[in-house]
Amino acid sequence: MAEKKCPECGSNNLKYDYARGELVCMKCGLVIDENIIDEGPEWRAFDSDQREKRARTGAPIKFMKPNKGLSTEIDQYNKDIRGVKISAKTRAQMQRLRKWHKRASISTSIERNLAIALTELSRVASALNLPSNVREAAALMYRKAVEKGLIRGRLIESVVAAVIYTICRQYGIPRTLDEIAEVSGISKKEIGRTYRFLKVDLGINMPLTNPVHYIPRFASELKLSGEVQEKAREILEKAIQKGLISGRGPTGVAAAAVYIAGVMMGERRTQKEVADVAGVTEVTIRNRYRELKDKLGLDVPT
DNA sequence: AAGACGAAAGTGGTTGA
DNA sequence: TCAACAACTTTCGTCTT
Repeated sequence: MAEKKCPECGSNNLKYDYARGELVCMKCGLVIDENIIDEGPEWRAFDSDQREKRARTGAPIKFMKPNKGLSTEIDQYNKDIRGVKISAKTRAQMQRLRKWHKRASISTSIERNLAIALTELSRVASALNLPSNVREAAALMYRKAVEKGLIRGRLIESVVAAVIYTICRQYGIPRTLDEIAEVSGISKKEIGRTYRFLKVDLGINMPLTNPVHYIPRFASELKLSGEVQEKAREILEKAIQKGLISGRGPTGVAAAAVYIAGVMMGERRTQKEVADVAGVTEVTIRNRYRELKDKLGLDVPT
């Protein structure tokens, strides 16, 4: 949590006050987060058996029901407890009370939602090794979505997944839908749906995924040299200019480019290896490979 | 024996009526 | 809402190294 910054003064000198349950900025005194929970264990476990016995919590519980059905409401009937009508003056007062009570509940429900969502967000972000600036951006986008009331009727987890997907694309740190689906436990389909929904309602205009962004990841997973990456990028640039990638899955194109570059630079990897790290099949690589080779007139050593 | 290649059939998602 | 469609996958047989 050390990477968090104070939204007011930008200082990152934040301190948890566990006695009060608050996260406080030590510079300007702003309470950034309240009702936090000390998640750390106050015991040590020396083996997995002890860990299981001492842990108070099991698998993560989903508090999906906002306020767990325990919210208080002030009723509409302007009668006192004996059923006698109350005076006009009191009635007006009750009206105001009702109004503010409702507003207060809504605002706490947003906060509760955010608290859960941010935990999930940080969990997924860690699993995907996302840098903290990306997490911040994702948190901000989620906050906007909540404030616009876009979460209603949707699982928090699926919105979190969609937000992360969106932010990753904006930052050019491509994580495939598959990877996000894997760690978030939300289906690809659902993430896609939620993503589209977010896109429309938050007015995000998304540049279409550039396959070039996938090259470094694929290349490093295949332990290919920098020259191969350079070559692959070069091939892709040409392919983009010739419009060979529109309508094609970006991962497939990137994978084929990496494969070709590898062969051309004498660092051959099998189609299967490339296919595995790219999350496509050999056949797709072959198809893209053929297209690229034919249309670009590359001479690939056999 | 393993990899590369390509044909054919199947799958899930998008689009347009 | 349904059918047509494109992209991709699965499966399988053949060829090459």
